[in-house]
Amino acid sequence: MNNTKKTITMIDVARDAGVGTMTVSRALREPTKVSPETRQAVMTSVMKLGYVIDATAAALSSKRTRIVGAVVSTLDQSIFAETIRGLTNGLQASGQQLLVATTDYDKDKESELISAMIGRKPEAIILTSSEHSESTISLIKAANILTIETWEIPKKPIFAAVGFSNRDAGQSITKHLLEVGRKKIAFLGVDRDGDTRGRLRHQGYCDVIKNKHQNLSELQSPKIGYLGPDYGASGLNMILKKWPDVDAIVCASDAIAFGVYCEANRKGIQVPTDLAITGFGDFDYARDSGVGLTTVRINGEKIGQVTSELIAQSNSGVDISGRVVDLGFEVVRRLTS
Amino acid sequence: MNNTKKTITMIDVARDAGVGTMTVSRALREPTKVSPETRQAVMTSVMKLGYVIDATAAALSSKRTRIVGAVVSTLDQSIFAETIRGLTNGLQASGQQLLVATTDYDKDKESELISAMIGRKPEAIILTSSEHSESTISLIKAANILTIETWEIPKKPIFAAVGFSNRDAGQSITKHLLEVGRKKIAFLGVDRDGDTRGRLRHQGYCDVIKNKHQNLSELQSPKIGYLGPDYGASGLNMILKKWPDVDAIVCASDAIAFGVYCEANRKGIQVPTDLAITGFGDFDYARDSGVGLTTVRINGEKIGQVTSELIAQSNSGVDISGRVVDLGFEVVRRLTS
DNA sequence: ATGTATTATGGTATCGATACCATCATTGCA
DNA sequence: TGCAATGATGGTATCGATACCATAATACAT
Repeated sequence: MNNTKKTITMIDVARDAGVGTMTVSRALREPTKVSPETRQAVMTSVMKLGYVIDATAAALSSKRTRIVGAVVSTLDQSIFAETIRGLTNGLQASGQQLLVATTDYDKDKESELISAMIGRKPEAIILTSSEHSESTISLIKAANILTIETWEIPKKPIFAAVGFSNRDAGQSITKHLLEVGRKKIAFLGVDRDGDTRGRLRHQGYCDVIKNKHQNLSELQSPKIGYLGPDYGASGLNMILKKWPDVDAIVCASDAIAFGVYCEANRKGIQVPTDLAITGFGDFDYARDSGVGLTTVRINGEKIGQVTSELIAQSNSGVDISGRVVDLGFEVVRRLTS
Repeated sequence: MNNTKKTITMIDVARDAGVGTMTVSRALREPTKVSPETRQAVMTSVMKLGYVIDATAAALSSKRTRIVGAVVSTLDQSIFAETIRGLTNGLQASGQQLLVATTDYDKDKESELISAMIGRKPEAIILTSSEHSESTISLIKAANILTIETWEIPKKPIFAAVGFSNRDAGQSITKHLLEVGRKKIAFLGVDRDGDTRGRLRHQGYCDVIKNKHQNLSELQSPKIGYLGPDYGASGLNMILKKWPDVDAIVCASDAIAFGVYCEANRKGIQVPTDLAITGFGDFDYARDSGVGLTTVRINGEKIGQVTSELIAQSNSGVDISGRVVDLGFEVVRRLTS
């Protein structure tokens, strides 16, 4: 778009309304600070000229960008999307806008993106990937930008964190299976670079199984690629080959669990009589497909919402350094356990 | 974060490196324009001081914000997420950043958000909702910002569009069912405010069914709320009550189709022998759950990718007004038809 | 040796809104 | 009536980088 038209600035509005630029600025931002008549005059000129305030100039001048940056690993079939929703609802209410960057689980890309983001001087940065490179952290600290880590609560948050413990969740779901009488529990999941969450869930599983002096039953997953239902299906077969007497499988995600369930159906294995299956995430097909998957539910939207509240607090002067909000999770027992 | 520390500007770097600010600016943006030695000196100072360029100031000065705005209805369980991925990959390569806003299918919210977005002076605005209010369109036109409409290609694009025709897609999938010998085909879908896509798919279905002088079999859906598998389940029952001899159902989404499939299973209806089912979107559970849902596949990532290419072209001076890229769709026949 | 092209570099006005301070008109109250 | 407090408004420096123009230094041709 070649912008041939002269851009309309606040000066044009001021001239048209017969007032000074500051009055226009105030009329738009703090209407109570100007008299009703001038306000009216200004608004009329604004409409007439089709004036839209230039956020870039406003940001430079006021040192408030009203931008919040979010760095996520991916948005695809991802629960982060819910968090983004929770966030934007909160942010839009306070006139902030959301800048999104996706890393695709690439750490180098992450630091590049964060560096570029810092250049925008956002009022906060939201991270959903759970481990960060040294350079990323030092960049953030040097810029002194409020950073909130979400989903997994790290051992040592940079500034603040909102989420839950994947390890605890892994423990809880495994305990649940023990409580309902399962003896030989396998774990089917994720252990690839960049995805710490799957690893932590697995860790939680190990915590519990070790305590009970049981055999550790584990399956590593390929290093790359999306792990969906197809992985669950082949995973079940691998597990059955190694431990034919397995009676429960803790899956690192609902998608995997769903694949296990379908494959079990095909093989005529009774669920949950012969085999219990648990997922992670509580997605659509866990919730209302009729499968009735037992799973761990995390309130992703709430994470976003609480995060936006923290940002609002910080903006109004409250020091939220070191604040950690653990929203927990919920083991939802349905028909597969 | 109370920014007590003095911010480091280009002037500081210039002083430290013993050069002028313009040289610093050039060293960072067009390295070939400065001598290797000065470039080295500048980079050393940049590192030493931890300088990060201020994108806000750069934008104001150069009149290039390097921001692209995307307005989507929702990111939840949505294929737009794929488009966002395609987009960001392209944009990040050219140093652009993505500002995301979600409307939740609310038209008033949409024009508010677009208005706020225009204030940021993005180099392009990407729209995924298919119908826009008058005020939205006039805002955009007044600001003369390149706007690309995606997914559904509108009758009259504002500037440019990338996507496909939902109506054509509805026709194609219905024709497919006729071709495989189905006689009594119902449509189960969406007709609520803001979601034009479902309506258009239904329209395509009607086009075909009318032509064949068949009964029009249709089911309206509730005006609000997410239509998932549970809706599909109850929808199947409603259809069976009205048309017991139905032998195929065109669903407006994979989620609905999946619900229909599961319910049919529960009722002992043979798929596809007694009943054919088709979906829309080609999601996870259509693709690799083992259900093998016949569906319409749209390459969402490609939409994003092509869109980012159009933006790149426009940035390099090419006038892309009126450009419409129809990426089509694909009817994928699997096991449910 | 002189003039022209080319490269490297710096000075300064500028982008558009806001913070800060100054001014002027009112109002309230001793 | 006089003087402080309050409210409304405007002038101007400023935010930090870049565009534009100017200059200096070097290379190259005649």
